[in-house]
Amino acid sequence: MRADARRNYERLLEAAREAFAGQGTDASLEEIAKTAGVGIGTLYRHFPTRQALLEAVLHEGITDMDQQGERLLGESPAEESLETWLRAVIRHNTRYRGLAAELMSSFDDESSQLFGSCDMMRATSAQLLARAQHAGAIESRVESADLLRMVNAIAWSAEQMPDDPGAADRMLALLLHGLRTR
Amino acid sequence: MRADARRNYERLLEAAREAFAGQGTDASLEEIAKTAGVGIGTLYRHFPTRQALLEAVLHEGITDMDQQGERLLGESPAEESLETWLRAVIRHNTRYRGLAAELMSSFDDESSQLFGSCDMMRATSAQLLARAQHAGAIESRVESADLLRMVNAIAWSAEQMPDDPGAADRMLALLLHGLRTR
DNA sequence: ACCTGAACACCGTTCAAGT
DNA sequence: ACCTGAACACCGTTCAAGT
Repeated sequence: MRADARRNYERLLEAAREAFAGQGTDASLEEIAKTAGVGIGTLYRHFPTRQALLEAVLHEGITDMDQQGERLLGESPAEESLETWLRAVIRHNTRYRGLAAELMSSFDDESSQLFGSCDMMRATSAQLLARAQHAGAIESRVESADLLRMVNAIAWSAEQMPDDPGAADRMLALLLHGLRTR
Repeated sequence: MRADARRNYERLLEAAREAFAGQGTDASLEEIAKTAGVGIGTLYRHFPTRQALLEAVLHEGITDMDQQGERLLGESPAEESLETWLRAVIRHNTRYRGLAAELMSSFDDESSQLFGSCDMMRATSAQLLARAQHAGAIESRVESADLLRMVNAIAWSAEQMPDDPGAADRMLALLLHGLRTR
């Protein structure tokens, strides 16, 4: 990549990070280009879709999560590993307003640039769940795709309650324990 | 109301119903006006916001739910009443694509024209939950607002899996039973 | 009292022209 | 090879003019 192109790329990433943090994942692309000091066409050249830009912004965080997932697979007890992982998913997916919704619509959409990230979360969740189920700590009938969707749905709900920072934790506890008395 | 105004009102409702069913709750308002055979200004006169139009479209269904809720409060067992109610909430909130999201953002927004509907669901859920908790069937620590949000989140998730009609039921079962073995 | 639709604002996306 | 920004499309919302 040419030196000026690389600099533009980096500037766009930085501007997008700010914009997503401030306005959510549907921040104006034109404003991002303006903040980065480039034309709107340059933004589209580097990032053909909003999701491509979002993916680039999230990339580091996704890599971190992936590594944490690998680590958790080697730790005990299995149930605690799973719970730690699910908390990490919620934390990540609430990073920007609108992110949980974007991820939800990418779960089954192979054409989305976020599909890879979703797939990683899906695979890691499946492994951690299977291990916890094998250890007898978690219901054997639970499907991992349902679990991940519910956890992402919790992230989405929590996103809309910025005044209630404990909400996600309470809802995750609800999911883990269930409504029914035992 | 003048006769022609009333007719326009009815036509707009009908056109909105079709549009929401086809394109989801963010269907084009201009197209709704065009389908109804009125100017866009007339739509705005009758329904100053998209939510006002949506509320009018949903009104009958909300009334039905309210009545069902009242009836369920008189039926036993309390746990089954609660479960039936939650299923009804999911069915209603998945009626149009985008509805669950619209309702979620109206839960704490008193200025939303959907706030009243949300409040009804909240109040009915609280009563049915309290009764089931008193009967000892449901965890006493669960907060009714969290429960309703999770159920709406399930509706939102299911909305994005049109090919999997059993998804909402599985996720509700997950919420009711919890992940952990007992 | 109610309706119409032009006008304005805003944003996403493409592409011809420029370096 | 890369960048720019005008141009086009589309939608929401307001409001002056009309009946």
